[in-house]
Amino acid sequence: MKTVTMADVAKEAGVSKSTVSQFLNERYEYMGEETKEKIKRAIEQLGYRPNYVARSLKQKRTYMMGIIVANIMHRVSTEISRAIEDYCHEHDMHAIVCNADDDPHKEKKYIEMLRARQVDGLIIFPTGGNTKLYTEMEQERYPVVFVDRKIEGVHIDTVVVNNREATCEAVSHLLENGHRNIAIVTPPLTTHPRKERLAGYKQALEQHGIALNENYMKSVEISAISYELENMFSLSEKPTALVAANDLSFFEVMSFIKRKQIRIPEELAVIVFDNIPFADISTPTITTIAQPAYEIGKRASELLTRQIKQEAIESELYTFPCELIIRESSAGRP
Amino acid sequence: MKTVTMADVAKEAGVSKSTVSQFLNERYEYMGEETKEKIKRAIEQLGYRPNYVARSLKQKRTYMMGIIVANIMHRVSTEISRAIEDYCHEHDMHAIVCNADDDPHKEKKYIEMLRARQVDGLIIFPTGGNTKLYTEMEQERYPVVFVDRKIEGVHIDTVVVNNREATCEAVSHLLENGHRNIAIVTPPLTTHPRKERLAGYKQALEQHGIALNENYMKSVEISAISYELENMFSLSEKPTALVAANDLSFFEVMSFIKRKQIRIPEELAVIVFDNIPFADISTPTITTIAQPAYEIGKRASELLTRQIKQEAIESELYTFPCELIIRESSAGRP
DNA sequence: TTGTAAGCGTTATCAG
DNA sequence: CTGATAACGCTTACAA
Repeated sequence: MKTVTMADVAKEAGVSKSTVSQFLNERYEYMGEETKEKIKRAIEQLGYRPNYVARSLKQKRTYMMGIIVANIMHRVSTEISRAIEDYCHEHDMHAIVCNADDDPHKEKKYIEMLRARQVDGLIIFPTGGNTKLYTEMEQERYPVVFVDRKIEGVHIDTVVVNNREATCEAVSHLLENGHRNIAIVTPPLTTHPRKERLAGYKQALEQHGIALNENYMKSVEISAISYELENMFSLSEKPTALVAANDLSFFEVMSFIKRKQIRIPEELAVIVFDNIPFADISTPTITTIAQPAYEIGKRASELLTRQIKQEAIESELYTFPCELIIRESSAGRP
Repeated sequence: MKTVTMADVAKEAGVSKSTVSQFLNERYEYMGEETKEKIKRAIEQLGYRPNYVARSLKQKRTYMMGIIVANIMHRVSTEISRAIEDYCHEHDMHAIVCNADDDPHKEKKYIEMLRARQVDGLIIFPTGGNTKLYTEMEQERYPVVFVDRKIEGVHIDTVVVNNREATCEAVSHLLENGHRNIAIVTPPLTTHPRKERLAGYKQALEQHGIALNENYMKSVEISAISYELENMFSLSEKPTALVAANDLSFFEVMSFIKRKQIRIPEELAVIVFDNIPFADISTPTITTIAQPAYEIGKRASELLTRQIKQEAIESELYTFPCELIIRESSAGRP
């Protein structure tokens, strides 16, 4: 299977390579009708297929963007990635998705890899562990957009959600239902959103004049959640409501609840921060703080595109609001 | 930001381009220690970053594979894609994922697009609507692996699961629990796996000498499922068990069940064909026919790699077994 | 052990 | 309106 190139097409059609190139790029303003016809025929005849690698080399543009996700296990990451991919496909681009697995070394490797592949820009859910690299890209003015997590001290377009306010709203909802013993489970406080969610929780309690109780606030690895819940539910004063700060924590919580046969929402009201695909159809349905994944992905893509086109002036921070969707799981009263 | 090329590095290090190239490709068998040092320093100094596009053009290999998924909304598709991506990253490759959205035109567009980008091969969840294109690739010996769906008359490596047997096993399980009125809901019978799943259902009933009942067998678009269920559950003899032939149908079924307040498994036993992420933690837990997504993805990747390396002799068909995971939702007895 | 030079398949810049 | 010709940045024989 010899590959057929533009030169072959040119020869077959009896024109020059440049004319064929013009034709392919639809720049036929000054092109004779019959020339067009000849070229079109030659292309069909030979089964010519353009080589975008060659084109990219010349144009210094690959029409690809890279997406580096901190941890693909979070549902919302895949939703945002999908939104970005949709945007790409609508704009004749492609996306390459990489999973950094919460590991800064992997993240670094992928950034380098994707840049070596000459992707036009990068959308990163940053691990936070590569400040130097981030700054380098900022200074080179290489197109980058951060998503989900804000990184201090780096001036790069960033799209996040109002973690604090949304959590505060959710906890207030529980307070208004009469709950006073409200627990929160988060992963370790290694990222900005997690800190903000916890801060939102505290803020709500303070606003209602409720004292914080360390026993109800656990920020631990997923694998340790079940242990902490054991302790929490052995307290003389058990929590009557619980907020899971993300989907993975929620799964742990649910499996604990199931094992202990705790009834939701009668014995425990539950709210999750994150989009849960079955929130609507499970029994009970689950109250969630929903992130607008589609909008986030779209905005990130637009920002990146703007940078690629060199239309960006200054880096900006976009904060999307989350939506508290009240369902059955938070309906309990203490 | 002028891009720094190999030539710059060569000049800085006082050697030739080819020596730098050797160095980068770790072919330093005959390279002087000090030459190495000089080059390494020059690279750091200049912040040189290799350009894989140029390399690809020369080598006629991009170290990328394309994945074209018939419909990304199916959980199992994303699981398999992820497994393929994992394999890629372990083997210094990258994957580009495209969603054909069950549309043969889109599929065609993506196949052409990805080939223009010179991906080394394609893993396709075929829509089935591009036989001509499939055959073309077969004849060109372009590396392709089909996943999930077998296409008749095309000789291409294919990885599928034992749809018929697995469904038969699941239905037999219901029969053994005493059910006689077993319904099945599938999407329209436009693909091989769907036909096979229905066939497995029929086979089980026949083996138990139960007559087929058209009222219990519905193969319709997702949007029409709810309507069909209305009818089905208005029958004088309602089904006591139901099999959802994939995850999307299942969601419809669940939302119907929830609306009608049908109790699972007491009033209706339910089994789903497909991996459902919350099967384990929902109430009740859900009996599933689980596809080995990881193995499927891995095998597909291996087959493709073999083809890319030109080690493949003949196209093969791999059929992986599914696992019936019995949980609470199928525990009911009529 | 290292250098030279010829591509890889396009596009871009000028002439004509 | 079309055609030469020179890049794009790298790899790879082959020479030295």
